[in-house]
Amino acid sequence: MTPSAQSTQPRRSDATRAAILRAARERFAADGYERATIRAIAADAQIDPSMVMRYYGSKEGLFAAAAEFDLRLPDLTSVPPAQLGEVLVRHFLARWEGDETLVALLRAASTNPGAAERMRGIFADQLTAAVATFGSDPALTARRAGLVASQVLGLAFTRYIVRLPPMVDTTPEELVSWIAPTLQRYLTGTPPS
Amino acid sequence: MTPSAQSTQPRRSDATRAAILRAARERFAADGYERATIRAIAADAQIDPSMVMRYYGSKEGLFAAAAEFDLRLPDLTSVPPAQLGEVLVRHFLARWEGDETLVALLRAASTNPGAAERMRGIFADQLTAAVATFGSDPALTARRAGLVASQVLGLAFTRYIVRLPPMVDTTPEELVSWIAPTLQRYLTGTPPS
DNA sequence: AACCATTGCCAACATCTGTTGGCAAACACT
DNA sequence: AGTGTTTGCCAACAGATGTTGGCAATGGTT
Repeated sequence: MTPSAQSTQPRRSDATRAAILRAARERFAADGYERATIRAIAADAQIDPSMVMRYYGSKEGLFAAAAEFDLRLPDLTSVPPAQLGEVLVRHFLARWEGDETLVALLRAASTNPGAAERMRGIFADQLTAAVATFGSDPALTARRAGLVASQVLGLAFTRYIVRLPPMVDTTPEELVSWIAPTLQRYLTGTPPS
Repeated sequence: MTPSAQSTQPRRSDATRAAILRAARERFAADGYERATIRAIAADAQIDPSMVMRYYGSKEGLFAAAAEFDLRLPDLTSVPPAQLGEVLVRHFLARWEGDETLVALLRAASTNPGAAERMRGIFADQLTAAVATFGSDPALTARRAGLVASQVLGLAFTRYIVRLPPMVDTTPEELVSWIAPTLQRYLTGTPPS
């Protein structure tokens, strides 16, 4: 859309753009979509609110840019089938410990339809595709992926959003030990009667 | 707090109060805390916005009244230990299918600190208490309850908030079959090494 | 009938929100 | 030097939001 999106032409305002994006991620993660105001984000980035509009068009556009998120799922075909669950939990925990993008997306998905749509895309597309790689009943892959998403998002929700004390205090490794068997069964277990 | 909270004195405005509460629950569930405006709630209840303020003091007060929620957990001591997981999932699904209070609480908990606090109270207190009834290692009950909460809230989040297609399309009974073993292990399984 | 609390509505307030237009300085290019 | 583009800020608008005070109508009580 922007006239300079054609090539690697570094702009003088790239630093400002990045500062806005960083501040936006922080605010969206901490406050959610509606409480995170453009004025507050601009103040954090130490620029004028009108700059945000010029560079990202609107608040929705800013959020779309700030909540870009890739699960970066590993290639599951090269994982021993018996360790799929463990690999997945560990990957998820490592992926978003310290990266507030997912927290921003998670918070916003509760109230912002666009964010929910993006969340659906991430987990329905990326995760379902990954689950589909190790061939099982194709009719079940979507359900398996959905179940994995339910446990994984529940983990994120209770640990980073609601901050349930037992879920916050438990170390990542202990969480992996508890939750890996769950994902393992959702992924490879035989469907219940 | 209100001067008439002392006894069963039916007021003429009870119908209005109830209408406000019903509209508030709907709006909070559908839009979240900040998007649900007092004006919209009042319009749904077909009264003036100032009535909401008079009867509930503030928007926070209205939400506190509308998001009153009791898990109504059954007495787990009278449940065969091997069926704890199944009983629990079934209870949760039945409890909030058709009752939008929890959805309201869930949506609001992402952005409203008070709602998150209440959510913490519900799941940390009520659920932990229920888990503690069938005696196991007291040092583990909090963690077991937290894990159960993570799966149960993840189920609610993916099914009612994000609306992941596979989680929406699956029937409650099928969900019970898949998820019951998870809760069973979180509740009674031996802790991983 | 006289009195008073309750119920309801209208109008307004102060504030905050996303968003816009214009203008000065800095820069790039010829 | 001169010209056009980019970067940044200021001021303001238009709308929405929670909240308040006053005033009429209603109902119950004596």
